[in-house]
Amino acid sequence: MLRLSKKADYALMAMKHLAQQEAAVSASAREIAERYDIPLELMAKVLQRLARRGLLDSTQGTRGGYALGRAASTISVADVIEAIDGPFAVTACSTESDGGCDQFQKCSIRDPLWQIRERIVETLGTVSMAEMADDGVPAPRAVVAQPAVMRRAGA
Amino acid sequence: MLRLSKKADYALMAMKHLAQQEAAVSASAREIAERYDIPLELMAKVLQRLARRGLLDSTQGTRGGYALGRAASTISVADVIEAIDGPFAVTACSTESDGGCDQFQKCSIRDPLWQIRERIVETLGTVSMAEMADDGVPAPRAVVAQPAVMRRAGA
DNA sequence: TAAACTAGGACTATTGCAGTCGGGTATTGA
DNA sequence: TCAATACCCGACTGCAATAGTCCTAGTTTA
Repeated sequence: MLRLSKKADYALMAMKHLAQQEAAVSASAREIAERYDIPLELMAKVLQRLARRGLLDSTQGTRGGYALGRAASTISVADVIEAIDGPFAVTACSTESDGGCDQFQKCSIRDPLWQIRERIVETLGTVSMAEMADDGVPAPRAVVAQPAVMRRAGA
Repeated sequence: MLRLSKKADYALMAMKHLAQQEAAVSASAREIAERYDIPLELMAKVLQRLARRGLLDSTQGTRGGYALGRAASTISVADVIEAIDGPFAVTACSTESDGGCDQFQKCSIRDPLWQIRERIVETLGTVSMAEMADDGVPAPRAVVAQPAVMRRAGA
């Protein structure tokens, strides 16, 4: 549970790979896909999305490829995951001031969960690709969140 | 993404409901299901699983029902979610020393993600049902207000 | 101009989840 | 003792989200 999609996994692998390259050296989708045994077409799609979000720079044509769009230390795990899977949502109906949820009126756990979500996002936001590349999510926590007061749109 | 299953949602609602009752007062599956507009059969299934894990005590027969198996302050959100959805796993292949993952050999992000997982579990482990019942996930303890520097401006 | 790239939409296959059904056991009370 | 109301639990179905494929087009370099 609470599982990341495979696309997000692939995205993190690729980002880490690129973060470990010398400065702005680029790698092609094929290169990365083969390196990690990821279906080429899928890898390509994932990289394209990352590029669209500005996390990667792409160059077309022969000898083209992808490189980090900005310093690895300024890209968080949360950035990567959100680029691929969209905004975090712990529950189905915590995203918008929903209507899609049958229990919206009677739901008693929306707000508490929203706050928990904030903490998780915060956690993921504090780990940068530079740290991933160093192999080791740095250390301890004590990091946990500031309440980030809720900003749910709802009623 | 990172979404809880609906069963887990229902479980949390039910647990919160029971945590708000007087001491060991019990409620039937039907009662809770109707209160929150949850399909009875599903609610029953969820409650049964919670009971099997010891989070709830069940009494059979007419006037039977469910009550918390132990003090609300000793049951964490993590306990409830794990009882329903099984152990947390951020990635498919982080659970066991897998074999099911094609990329197992070449995967470069398993360990970092594992550490992130630990942090999330820790977060979920620090929120008790008692706190949920009070409506409000408390403020995180030990707020070491760390600047969340690397978060992207966009999003 | 061919080869090696990225870009991206459309499609299919698969899996996991939500929800249902049916048969069983325990307890109570009339 | 019988019926009503609970819990118990495995098996099943339908659907939606995800994983993965295919195809076409545009770009750059040798």
